[in-house]
Amino acid sequence: MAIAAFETISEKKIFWHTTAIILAQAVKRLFPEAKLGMGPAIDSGFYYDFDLDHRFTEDDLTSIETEMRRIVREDLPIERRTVSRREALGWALEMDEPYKIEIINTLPQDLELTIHAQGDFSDLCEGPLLERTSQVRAFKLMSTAGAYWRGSERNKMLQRIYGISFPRPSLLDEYLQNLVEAKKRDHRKIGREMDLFMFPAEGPGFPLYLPKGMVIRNELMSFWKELHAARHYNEIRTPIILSEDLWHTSGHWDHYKDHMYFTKIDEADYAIKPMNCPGALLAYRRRLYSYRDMPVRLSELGHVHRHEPSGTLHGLMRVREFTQDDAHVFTLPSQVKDELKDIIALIGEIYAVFGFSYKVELATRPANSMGTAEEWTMAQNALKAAVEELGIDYDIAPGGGAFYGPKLDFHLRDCIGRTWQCGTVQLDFQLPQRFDLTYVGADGEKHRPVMIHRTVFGSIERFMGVLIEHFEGKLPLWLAPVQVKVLSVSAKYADAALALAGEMEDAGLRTEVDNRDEKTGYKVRDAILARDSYIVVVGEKEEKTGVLTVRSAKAGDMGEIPKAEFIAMLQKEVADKTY
RNA sequence: GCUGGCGUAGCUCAAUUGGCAGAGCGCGGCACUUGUAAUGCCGAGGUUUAAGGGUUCGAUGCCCUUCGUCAGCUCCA
Repeated sequence: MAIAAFETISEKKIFWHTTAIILAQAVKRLFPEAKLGMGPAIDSGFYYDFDLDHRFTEDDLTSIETEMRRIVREDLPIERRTVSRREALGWALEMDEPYKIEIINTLPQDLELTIHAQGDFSDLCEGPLLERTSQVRAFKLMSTAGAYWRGSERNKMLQRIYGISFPRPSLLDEYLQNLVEAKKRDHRKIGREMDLFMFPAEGPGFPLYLPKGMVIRNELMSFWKELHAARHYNEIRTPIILSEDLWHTSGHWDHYKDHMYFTKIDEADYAIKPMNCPGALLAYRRRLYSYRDMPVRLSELGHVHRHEPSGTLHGLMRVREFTQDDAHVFTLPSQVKDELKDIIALIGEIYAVFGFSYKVELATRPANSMGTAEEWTMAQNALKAAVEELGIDYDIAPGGGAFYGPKLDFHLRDCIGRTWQCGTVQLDFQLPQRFDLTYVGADGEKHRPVMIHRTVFGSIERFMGVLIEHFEGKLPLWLAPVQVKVLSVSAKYADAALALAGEMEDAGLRTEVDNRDEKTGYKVRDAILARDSYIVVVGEKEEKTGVLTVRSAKAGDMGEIPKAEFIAMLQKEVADKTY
């Protein structure tokens, strides 16, 4: 969520960090035995981690807030003191703060440290902070959650308290109001209201698409197929179940088996594919390609299953079964950069169709990976060069790569500011080796191709989730399950409504009729809640004049529009993919 | 998977400290014949509260286990 209350990012960080320290002070006053973890400012707000046997309750949050209010009223000056490492250690020992000692011990030897003190409390933190506690005028503790010390599941889980703060109470109110609004856009709720999909208790993480959800899904897929065919991708479809041996060859067994499902056929071991690449490799390897054939672009709307940990499932955004809009491109080493640039441009172009802004991240070599350092450096440099030549900004995610190669991830933002990795471009020198892929070069010798894995939507599921939240269910017309809802004013006009709907359907528009024995206002309300794109009412007036009375989901009442004009307008809106 | 919260009708929610399980929406029927965000009346719907076990004269409520779900962590398209 955009937070406009602060002039600059650093101002915001200073403010929130200061509030986190006040939170720590309040907790220490109420629970002196609590040990302090870390308490940074984050994208929206701040948190502080505590190690404490007592579990924080809702009531505790309220009393902590009260104590924080007291600290703010006390108007304590916040004093900054630069100390040596030895002094800092002395401070931490005296305070009996084991986590602070650990932090100090991991910092460089010669680094100067800072301790901030306010009244009865002091904390080791770099700062900068505000000058007085009274500057934090409005704050709220939002929630508690467990969080591993230093983010590692091998470490102890601490209790984290999240909060938000502002210089003025009105800004806090506005923020809380925005949160309520954001919640209304939750795709899980809208999906139910629009009758798009469901998550049966019988299959956690396995979405069940309903007829209207299928419309969106199918539209996305045909759009994608059309675009890729035009760019000389050739579609394939690889089996869902393949021999376990294949996954040993590919390296997935060693690096990914905890996330895979397995099965047996007769006495032999098989795996349900979590990725499409091995299938694509089999397709490539079926024949000998010439350098003249390259690049070979094999695309696949690949249905994969992954055993994701139960706690990570989240509507359509994180599921255990999904369809990746995948493609594997086999190129000559000399073609890699241009192919990467084409792919990156294609991703940007497709996102633009929906009006999405996105952020790019270069994910580098992870700890548990295949291949040599040289190969990784080469691959990372190729990705870097491609984005840079296109003039696209990117961040670096150290160690975030796939086990077989580095990648560029494209993140889309959801309604409450969470970002979701959708598109990805991954460079892979490993699988071609493992599968001994070759092409015949101009010299008549066999050479090793380079493999690029890439998706644009990421998965149809996640992309749909982001779309639904972004548009609050009022999808661009070309994607909308119900493009025209025809309402009859009374039973007398039921036939006229059916006839009109027939005309709309003949014009290629997805149309529904509501001839229920209800008041017009009721049916209009129903259509609005269903987010039907256009509502057309049929009654005496329309029957006489042939003019339609139209209401749009996005623009509201549109008044009267001649029928032919209306149809042409919608056809254009669909064709243009207007958003 | 981990930590914590939650689980009552298809949906959204009620049910004083443990004491006979309710409402609105939706659904079915009837009447009304409807003009841009909810017409009225009647009715069905819970095998008794996610499932299983325990404490108790008595459990939706307390305890345990499992499952699901939500938030966060870790992970990830």
